[in-house]
Amino acid sequence: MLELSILGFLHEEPLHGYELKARIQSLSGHIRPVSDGALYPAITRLVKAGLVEQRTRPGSSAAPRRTLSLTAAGRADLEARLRHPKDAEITDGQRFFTLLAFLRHLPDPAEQAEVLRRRQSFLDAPTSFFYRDGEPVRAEEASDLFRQGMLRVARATAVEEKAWLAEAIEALES
Amino acid sequence: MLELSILGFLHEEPLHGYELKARIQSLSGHIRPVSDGALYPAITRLVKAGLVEQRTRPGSSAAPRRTLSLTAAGRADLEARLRHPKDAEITDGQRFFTLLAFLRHLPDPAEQAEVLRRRQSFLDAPTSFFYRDGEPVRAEEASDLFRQGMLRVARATAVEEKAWLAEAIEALES
DNA sequence: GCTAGCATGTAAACGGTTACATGATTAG
DNA sequence: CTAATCATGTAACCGTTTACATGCTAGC
Repeated sequence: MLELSILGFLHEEPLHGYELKARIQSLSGHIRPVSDGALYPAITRLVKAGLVEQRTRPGSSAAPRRTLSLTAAGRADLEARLRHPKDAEITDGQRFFTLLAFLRHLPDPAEQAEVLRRRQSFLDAPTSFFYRDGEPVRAEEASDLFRQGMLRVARATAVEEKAWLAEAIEALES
Repeated sequence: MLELSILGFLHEEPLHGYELKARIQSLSGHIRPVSDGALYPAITRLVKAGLVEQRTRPGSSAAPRRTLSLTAAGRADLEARLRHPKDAEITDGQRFFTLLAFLRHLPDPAEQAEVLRRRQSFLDAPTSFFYRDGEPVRAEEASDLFRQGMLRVARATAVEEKAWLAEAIEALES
């Protein structure tokens, strides 16, 4: 997901590491901070894989900046990641949100809709946090206050997301 | 979080690894599957730390079962984890939900309310996924359909969760 | 002169994923 | 007899966290 964010932001414009960190932080930093120890090695991996190019710009300020930009291979790779997300990127809300943040970089609206449809069918499959004797537990009868809250919030989220997905798929297909 | 789930479920009753896996799966397995390669080493860690005891029950069925139960130290440790969650367990919805699933095991309602209040103040701090010129971006004016969706869903979730938190804290304090 | 912000990196430890490996019991 | 389920584990790999490390520039 970190790699996807790097590729995604670089698709918009060339950036150096520090600025990239700020962008990623504004995307998901309030939930989970971005550490240098994750970011710089990830950049190095992408450079080694030929997906990202770097030009060192000395002087401007402080340590010499490495301005990063996507290569053609990088752009292709980003699109592939968006087009064919792994299961975990569909089921895990956190990861799916990261995907959504960059889904506009998939040029074909039909392919965008396809990704949304995968999320939709995941949400349509009835899932409940707790089971008692094999039966899903309803919010009202959950064993305690806290589990009631989990169910209530999860349900409200699912309702809103399903509504949005339906609208968005409609819009993309017209 | 895996360790918390193990301690949490064992607080309710002694279980063997396979049954533990089923419980954890029903909690969060639809979002992210639980792998044996994570579960069994986690159990071993907890046993080594003296938080979990195991009795091998041969014969019952298939491979010999190791029935796991919490030690006194394990119960104390679980309560400490619930009482003083790390920041990431408050800010990350996924982890906070895991916390919620076992918060009933904190005996003091005032301490339960304190945990909810931490989540509340995190949600009350204005956070926006995207910033343009330092200003948070509103859902309606987000750059594309997908980011609009992210903002819309995130907002609906926050609204519902805040409402529940307020009610729950009220209930716990009366 | 000092602190905050800019800017980049490395290394150890940790935890999780994936794949491999084994073997018993039960239902069809 | 054979597939599904029960039941437990190991090992290689991978990415993240945490801590450490460096040094410049701008404003107070």
